[in-house]
Amino acid sequence: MLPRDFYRRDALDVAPRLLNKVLVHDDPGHGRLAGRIVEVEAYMGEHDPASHAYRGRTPRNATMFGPPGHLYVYFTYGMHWCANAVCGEDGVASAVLLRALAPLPPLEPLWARRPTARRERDLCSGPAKLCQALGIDKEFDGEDLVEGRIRIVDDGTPPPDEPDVSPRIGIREAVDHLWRFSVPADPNVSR
DNA sequence: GGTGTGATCGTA
DNA sequence: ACGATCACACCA
Repeated sequence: MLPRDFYRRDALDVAPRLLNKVLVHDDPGHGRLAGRIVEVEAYMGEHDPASHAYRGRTPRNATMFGPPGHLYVYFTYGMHWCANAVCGEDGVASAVLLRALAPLPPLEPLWARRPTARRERDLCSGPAKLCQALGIDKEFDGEDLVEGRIRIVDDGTPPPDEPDVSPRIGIREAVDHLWRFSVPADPNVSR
């Protein structure tokens, strides 16, 4: 289990360290839903024009302003959920968007939650896809990643020494920052 | 492989 | 009015 102190630095520090960690949802009665984190983006809160926190605290983004090591889940495009790991000290909005996972066994429950997926690399290769695959929705906004139903685990696989670094995807503001990190050559990284 | 478009609704 | 997206159609 990653300790809470892991998340206490800002999102730009934490983001590359989250690569190759394992996101697990132990869903009672539905088994274990899990994937290895292979793509993330850093959002730097009130100083970042691309962050939901840029214009201050609202009911929607309140979790981001709370203590580190919790899950910030938001709804977008009228139909999709996306999930972040909240970073920084309590009161500071800083978060890492989880953008892609490499699916981990058992794969059957992941396929069941992603009926449109045709190939294994379609299961979790996007921020909304991975939430659908792991059953993450608004019920999990604020969930404790250290002791809650959804956790991030270190299974001993280190982050890549030299992650791929690129601009963030799907934003209009602050597009010049290279705050997207991914595992080189992993087929599950979003296109 | 790439590009373009419709879906769908909470939020500010 | 727009969004930290996805799936599908179409072209190559």
